[in-house]
Amino acid sequence: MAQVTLTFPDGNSKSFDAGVTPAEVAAGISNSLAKKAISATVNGAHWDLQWPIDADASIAIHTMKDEVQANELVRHDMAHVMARAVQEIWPATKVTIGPVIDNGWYYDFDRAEPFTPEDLSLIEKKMKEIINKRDPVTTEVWERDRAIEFYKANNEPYKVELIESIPGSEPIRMYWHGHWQDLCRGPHLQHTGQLPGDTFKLMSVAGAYWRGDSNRPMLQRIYGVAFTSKDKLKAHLTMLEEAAKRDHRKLGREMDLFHFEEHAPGSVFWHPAGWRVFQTLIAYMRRRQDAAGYIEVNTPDIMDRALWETSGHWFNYMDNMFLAKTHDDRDYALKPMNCPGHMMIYNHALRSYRELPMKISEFGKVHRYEPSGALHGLLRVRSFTQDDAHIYCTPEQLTDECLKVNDLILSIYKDFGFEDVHVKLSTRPENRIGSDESWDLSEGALKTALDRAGMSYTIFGGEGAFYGPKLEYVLRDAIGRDWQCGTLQVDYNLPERFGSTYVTQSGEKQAPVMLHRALFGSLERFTGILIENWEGKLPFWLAPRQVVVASITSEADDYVAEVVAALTAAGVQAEVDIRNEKINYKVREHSLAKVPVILAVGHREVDERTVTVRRLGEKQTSVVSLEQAVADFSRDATPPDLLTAAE
RNA sequence: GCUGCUGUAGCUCAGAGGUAGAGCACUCCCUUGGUAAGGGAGAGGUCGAGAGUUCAAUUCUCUCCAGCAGCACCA
Repeated sequence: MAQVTLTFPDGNSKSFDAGVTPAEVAAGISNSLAKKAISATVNGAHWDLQWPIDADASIAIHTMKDEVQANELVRHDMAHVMARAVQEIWPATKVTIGPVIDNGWYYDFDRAEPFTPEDLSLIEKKMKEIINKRDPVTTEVWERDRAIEFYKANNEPYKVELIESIPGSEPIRMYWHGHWQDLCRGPHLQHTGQLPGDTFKLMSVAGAYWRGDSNRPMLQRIYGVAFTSKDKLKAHLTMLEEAAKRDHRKLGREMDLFHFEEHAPGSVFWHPAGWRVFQTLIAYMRRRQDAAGYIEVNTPDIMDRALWETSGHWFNYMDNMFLAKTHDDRDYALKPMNCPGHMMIYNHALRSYRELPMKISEFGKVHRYEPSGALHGLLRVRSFTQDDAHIYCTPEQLTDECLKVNDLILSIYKDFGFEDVHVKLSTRPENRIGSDESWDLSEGALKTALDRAGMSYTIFGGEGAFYGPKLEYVLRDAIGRDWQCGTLQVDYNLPERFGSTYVTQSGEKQAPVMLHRALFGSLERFTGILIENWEGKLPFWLAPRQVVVASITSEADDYVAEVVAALTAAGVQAEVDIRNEKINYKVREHSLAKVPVILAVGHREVDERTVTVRRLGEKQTSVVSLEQAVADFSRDATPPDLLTAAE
């Protein structure tokens, strides 16, 4: 019989009969390893213990101690065990797919009746029974036709479709968990008893389209999480609770920042405190853009259909537009984007190459009729304010301008504490306009800019806008969640559609290239992200209420007013609290409202002209003079861009 | 938009086929208290909207609206 040489992680190698399985290899090492083994890595591929090895290879046997492999197997086997449990309880249920995802798995089912929350505990119970049975996991490779016939006979049409979509070069692998069978690429554990019975939890049921296609049937998806130990499950559930505490919708209510109404779904009612944050952001961005040579404009919210036909929105973006028909029977639309308005301003004069690059910015409020199910607090709304700008430049200036935008974006994110930024580059889609040459140029400009900036990026082929490729800036927050904010897009198309030109040095008319860019993206969304990132405890300069001056006794009321006046004059958002309440009560209330600083004043402070400073989250207080406090908080209230300028 | 769930006081939530309750918040009174809830009293609701069943609907049924989770879509 032919021999194969297997090399172990320690560098030793050994000869085996060809077709040996990792299970046999493990058994050759020790009985306990044979029992504990869960899978192997063979030549870098995650390998089932039952799969034969036909050629020389490196091999590593895994146990539950190998976190990466253990998690994958536990979650994958859990998916199968859950599907088996569901089919044992409701035999008519059809199975589809059940992949491993972050922290767990899901499995999609086709069943007429909806699963209820009570059903989940029923399924969990059945899963534990199955795990306790310690049923062996077995696998075979089948002929394609045999597998298709098998699933047709078993009335599992989704499996038939899956097999038909598996490339001919790949084996059709069948798995059994006891008597229960599934089509699966594996690998899997040795038997269900290797699953920890108390480290998983079924989380939720939701609809999901078959194959992610909204034209196809909606299935029922059950989500579960699973870990290799009980502690890790617990830690995960705790993390979910922590994330829930950061929910900006909850914090927005508690901090009295904004609210929503039924009659304006997806549109924000900004309260004074929230609007202050919003305006602080705009003021900051306006300074940064002014410094970077942008010119700010304002364009109409409602414009005639003809303009939207020229821009292409009327036919390409209609589903997302709010329309308005007027008494004179004209069709108007609320602007979903600012670009056509900026085209009007660019085109209003004969432009010279001397004016380029021309950077037209606008804090324009755009309206988009988003699908109802997409709305989500401030993060996904139907009307929002963009820190939008369009840069008109010559083809030669393109790369430089991209680079400048990139630099500006990173510098701005840094000021907000976001240093972990990732870039997605979306390239030409199938449905596109413009020549391949222009796409080469615009994609090249973005790539060159990124390379020159030393940025790493991920390419998403075919994901670009129909008129040009785009960069998307994704930032990672304090608890590791990713948020897409800024965008930079190259566009050769709109200038052409609007007949935009500039006069070159040699006196000819030429079409400019146009960049679309937004740095915060949506001000609403960015505000929501900041709230979640800081758990409502915004940095002092962004905090809507920066200082509350609280009296301990009513005899300090006049002094409280004096302190607040001094702070206000120094540019600090300061408030009076001289209510007839104890200082404990006031401290609690303002702490819950995430006010960064509470100044307590009683007899002592009045006599000594001091304040007692208590910062949010600190038990320790300190006493400083009124002058010192005004200086300190005035500096704290200064936005980071102005601080740098002053130093 | 799709699937499922939810909608009762400003907020968080009980409740029941016979037109509603708690805690916090709010108002007033007492209390002037030194760093996360002092005490008392009071006021506050067309029970998301419309239709149907019923002697009677906030409760049951249907439709619509909004919210939540996920999918699809996306800043």
